[in-house]
Amino acid sequence: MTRTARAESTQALNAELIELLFGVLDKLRGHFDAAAAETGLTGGRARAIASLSGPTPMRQLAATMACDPSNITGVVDDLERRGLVTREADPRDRRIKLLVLTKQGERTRRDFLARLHRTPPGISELTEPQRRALRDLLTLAV
Amino acid sequence: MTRTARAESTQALNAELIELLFGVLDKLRGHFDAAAAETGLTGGRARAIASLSGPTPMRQLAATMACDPSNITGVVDDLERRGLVTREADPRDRRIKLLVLTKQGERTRRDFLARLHRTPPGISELTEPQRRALRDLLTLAV
DNA sequence: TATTGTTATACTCTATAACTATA
DNA sequence: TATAGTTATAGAGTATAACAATA
Repeated sequence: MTRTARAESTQALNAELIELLFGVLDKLRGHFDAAAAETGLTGGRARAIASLSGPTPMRQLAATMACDPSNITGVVDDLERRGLVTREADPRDRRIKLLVLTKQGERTRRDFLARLHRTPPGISELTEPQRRALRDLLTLAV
Repeated sequence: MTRTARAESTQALNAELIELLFGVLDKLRGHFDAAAAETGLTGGRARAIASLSGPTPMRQLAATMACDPSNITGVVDDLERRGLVTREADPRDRRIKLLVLTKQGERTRRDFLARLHRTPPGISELTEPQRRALRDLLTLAV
């Protein structure tokens, strides 16, 4: 195989993988949004709730969600209005507001995650050994 | 292993896979948008250009992009203004407008796809046999 | 009547810049 | 001065509904 031919087939394989990954992304995204909707949340709110595993500064939530901190205010306003989270002062630095899930917020989070992890499309079509093989490959990739 | 324990570990594996897939997809999305920006396009415009492999009714482009047809008008307006596509009448059904890439549009498309397929993050970290294994697993999943 | 594309409109997610209160 | 959070605003992507031209 010439160097050019190998480069071509490598790019063809890359192209195929990118297509496949975007295909999986579309299905997974639909599943995520459906699980959110069933829990009474938009995708973004669900993402925020899922990220709150303990008291979390707003700045840190922005970092976890990979978005600008200015976007977090509105999300938290909404979640607070619905009684799912509270803003609490950090005793050691009063600039910081710690986000804490309420009891109802905890329930909503568990409910959402249970729906998310049950029968995800794409993944559910694989046997358990195949899932482990996929996990191992993706771990190398990330 | 009890039924409950197996269900738990299956869900844990699902959760891990979902995390990994969203991680890979975030990187891939960044790579896609970067390739688009280097070609002078937004992600959405690049997606449209990439979908035009031949004369395409606007309705069909909407279907390929999995969005409402009303969104296509603005995208095509922009691409036409930049001299990358033209709207041509379908001689067999004058309701239909066929989207056709100009010479410059063809160049832009090739340029974008070349950038997209070169060193995609996540995929590039895998050996060729690993890429083939990943492709086979994803083919089963989609 | 049904379909293609267009327009008007609205909602979500995202970012930048200027502001406040704390440090 | 620098940092955490807020506000105002703007640019993308997405959807629905009503419309004109054509089938």
